[in-house]
Amino acid sequence: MEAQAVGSERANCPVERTLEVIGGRWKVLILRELFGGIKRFGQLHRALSGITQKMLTQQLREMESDGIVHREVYLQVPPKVEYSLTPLGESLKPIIQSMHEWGIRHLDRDVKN
Amino acid sequence: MEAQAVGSERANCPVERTLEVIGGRWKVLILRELFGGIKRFGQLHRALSGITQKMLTQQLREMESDGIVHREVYLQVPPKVEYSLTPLGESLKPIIQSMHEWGIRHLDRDVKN
DNA sequence: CGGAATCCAGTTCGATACTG
DNA sequence: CAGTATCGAACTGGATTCCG
Repeated sequence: MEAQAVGSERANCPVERTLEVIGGRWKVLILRELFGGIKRFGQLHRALSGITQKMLTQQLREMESDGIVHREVYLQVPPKVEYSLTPLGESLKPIIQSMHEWGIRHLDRDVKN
Repeated sequence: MEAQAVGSERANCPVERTLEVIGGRWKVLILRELFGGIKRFGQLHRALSGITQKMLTQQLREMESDGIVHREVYLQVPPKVEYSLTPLGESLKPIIQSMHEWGIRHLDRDVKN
């Protein structure tokens, strides 16, 4: 089921539930791409080098069902699917930013190990 | 590292690295306990109902090696080991709090699944 | 009391192949 | 282009046992 760090049960703690939403292996990276605007599947796939199609699809589906990502399908050939953030997804921005700043401030010395 | 949802490689993105630090299955819960002050191993074990000794030890060791938890061993019988937050661990508090607020504000309607 | 070691089931993930 | 299906390998976490 879930790819999360956290198990599949709904956590009782708000912090844990938030972590379930953003804690997936690729989710913060997908969020970062989508903070930059609407992206097609292929764009995300190329931007997140290393992710497989399977994982990208899986993570996007979870984010969609969590209500933070919107999936727009264009019925045409070749297919075109666009992903964007919902308002709920946008509301995560301050959290991601504070995590970004903490990472920069406290972990960057260790990068070159 | 963790099941941490995140793989064992050091991430290139500060947000991901931060997530590696707090993203473990039980880490935010352990942090919450330790925000309340120094705790013994047994106290943590009882507070986090459901966690196994193995997992508690494992998560604490990772947090220690990430520099956010301090482990103080008292050489006596019976053994006594106390865990506390380092200043780096304390510095995570704003992030955890913003996650807490986001969880309350945006996810609480769903709690009663 | 606070672990370490072992074993094992379940889950996750990557690679690959196929499709509308 | 944007997926789905399938198959193993690897990793994870739980239960249990033993130890200083």
